[in-house]
Amino acid sequence: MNPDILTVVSVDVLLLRYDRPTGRVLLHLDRRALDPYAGRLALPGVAARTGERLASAADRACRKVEGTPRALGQLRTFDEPSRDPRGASLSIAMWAVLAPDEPASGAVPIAGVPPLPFDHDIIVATCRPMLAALLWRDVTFTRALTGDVFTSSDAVVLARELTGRDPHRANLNREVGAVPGLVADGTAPTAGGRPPKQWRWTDADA
Amino acid sequence: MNPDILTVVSVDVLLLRYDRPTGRVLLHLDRRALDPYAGRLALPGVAARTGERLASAADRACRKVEGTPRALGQLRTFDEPSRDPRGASLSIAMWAVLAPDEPASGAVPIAGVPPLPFDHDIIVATCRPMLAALLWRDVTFTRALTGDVFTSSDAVVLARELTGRDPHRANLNREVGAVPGLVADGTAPTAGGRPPKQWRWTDADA
DNA sequence: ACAAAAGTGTTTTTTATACACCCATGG
DNA sequence: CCATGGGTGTATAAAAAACACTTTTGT
Repeated sequence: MNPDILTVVSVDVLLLRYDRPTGRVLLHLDRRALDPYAGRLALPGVAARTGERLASAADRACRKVEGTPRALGQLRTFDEPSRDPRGASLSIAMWAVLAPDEPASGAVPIAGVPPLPFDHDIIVATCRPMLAALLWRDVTFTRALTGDVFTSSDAVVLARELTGRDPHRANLNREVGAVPGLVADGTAPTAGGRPPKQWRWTDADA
Repeated sequence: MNPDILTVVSVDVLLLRYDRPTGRVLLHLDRRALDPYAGRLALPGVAARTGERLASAADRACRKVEGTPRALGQLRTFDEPSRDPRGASLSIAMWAVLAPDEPASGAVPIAGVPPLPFDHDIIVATCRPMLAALLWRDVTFTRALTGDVFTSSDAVVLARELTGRDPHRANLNREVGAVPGLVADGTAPTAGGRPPKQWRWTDADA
């Protein structure tokens, strides 16, 4: 087969996790071991293997950093030929979500991502609004982010972190209540003022 | 470099054209010259060359069929490994739009696409709603489809063909009037009943 | 009793959808 | 002057956004 048509496809992952204690959505970055950009933080990425599914490649990329994601999805493809100094490649950006509450290493708040190598700044800038659009609308994404139970206060944080704007509590509560598979489940044992409402995902699936 | 990471990336194009005379949106298909599926109609596609931009690959694919498209965009990636009997490959689906009113060869109305080889049925089914969502919202896509001037009746046809449902004229006229860069420009010289309103794209760009 | 944190009811705005009726042309 | 095809105004419904006020807890 003509070698001219063989392409390097890298799968770069926006690996998110809701960090409840600090009230941030973290983007997990990978401290690169190898050149180019050795030592720099970058989106975790791998070169897709021949015949490998995108989800599998994304999973490998995540494993380099923190572990197996609870959910995965496709965002879009970046094709700028000069994006990688080693040579032309395509990059398929994917999102992935880790279970909440685990320790983080090279994680930064998604609201304050430092300059990244390759075209990763462009990827993050392009994809952040796409992630915000998934919240409350894509149940898989949302459930992975929130975990099985979460409070209205968590919802406020998640919305603020992804959209960059403060949601109105009244409207947000209604929006959350309208998400299929979510039911109110009493109030949460929180310190401070009035305890927030708790939401729990129904359905048998994990 | 590890050959295991070299992938065949095919760019498959949903190549559209508004056929004013028949009032249809046509999907241009390619009669395959080579196996697999020689002789069958399929989405025009090419294998992306190393370092080639997606738009360039899509352009090559279009040229196999009808000519240079006026606009191009990305839809999504399909990664089912068995999609091509020759071996695993990725397929990046793109849209492209040809200038209206030219002759068609292997074109079929988008509302009645016959069974296609590879995973092209899945691609078409997945992407049709995405195309419908572009109409009136993505000016590049819309302008390429309509051409520089078009009538409200054309707008009705385009909306019907892409969404599959009849739009309400009153609402559609308002929607079209709200598209940035479009201005009303008298009425069109049409036979039959009352002459329809004409719309013209402003701005200096082609 | 007060401050902090959250909840809920109501209004306003915007968008989408639907309906009804009027207008321009050709035979 | 009527059939055909199109236009526009208005009404209704649904969704989004904003506002105001009340409730629950800890101190």
